Amino acid sequence: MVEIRNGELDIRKIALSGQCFRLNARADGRYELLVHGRALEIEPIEGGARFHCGAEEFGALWRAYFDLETDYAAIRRAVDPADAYLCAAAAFGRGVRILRQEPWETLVTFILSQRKNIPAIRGCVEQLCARFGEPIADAGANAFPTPESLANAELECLLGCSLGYRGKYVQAAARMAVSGELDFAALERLPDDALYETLLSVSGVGKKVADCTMLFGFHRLSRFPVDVWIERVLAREYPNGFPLERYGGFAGVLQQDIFYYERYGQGNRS
DNA sequence: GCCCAGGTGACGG
DNA sequence: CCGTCACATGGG
Repeated sequence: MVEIRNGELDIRKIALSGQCFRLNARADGRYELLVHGRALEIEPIEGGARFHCGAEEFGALWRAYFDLETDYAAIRRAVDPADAYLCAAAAFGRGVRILRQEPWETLVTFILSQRKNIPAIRGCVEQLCARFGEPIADAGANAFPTPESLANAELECLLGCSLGYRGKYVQAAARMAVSGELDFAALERLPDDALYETLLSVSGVGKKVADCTMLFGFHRLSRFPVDVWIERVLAREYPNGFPLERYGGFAGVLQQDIFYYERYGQGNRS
């Protein structure tokens, strides 16, 4: 077991933050994370978390996945003290981090996300994993499907996972990945603008999904996805525009704080 | 039953 | 370039 004491690590908030869909709360208050062919048990504690795995596995997989080398306190300290709204959002979001998710899984889950609420996205992802993923040892759950398995899937079977009109997008993306037209190892090395253009070339991927994929799947912290929630905030709080230039290097972290604050803060619905 | 969901692509002006 | 509309389906 590895215990991390860090006030900027709140598993409950991360699980609610809408960036990942396979970090699941269990009835006993612990969490199960299904990724990297593993089912990791995580126990939230006051000011941190206990990871139920060995030190070697933690160092090999989870230190990076939870982005523990990045100083989120410094990022939140950099918020303009004169910006009362952003200060409140950053304080409320303390503990949220930007996970380093797998690019392929991130691309597919955010293609699925369009015009769906978060519980529905989770449901689709679980159905896809159950039907097309490889079993995870001793977990009673499957890994996220490979591009090959989705490229070979009948469209009819994909539609059976409640994908609706997104099914053809997922199938096309899978075939691009199998053909090498989307080479995720190569995409990692592209500069932001080239990566963005490549992602936009995928059918069913527009600005918002491309930005979410870049932020959550390629850890491009400067990306600032604008969805309906952020749109409302920009109109209400930033009529002259959000100061992206001030926060350029880590605007995506603050975007997550804003999203989380709008969803769950000050009397907003749960 | 009704409304809406972490949007996108196609089309018309 | 901008506004509209269809798109499938399930959760609240």
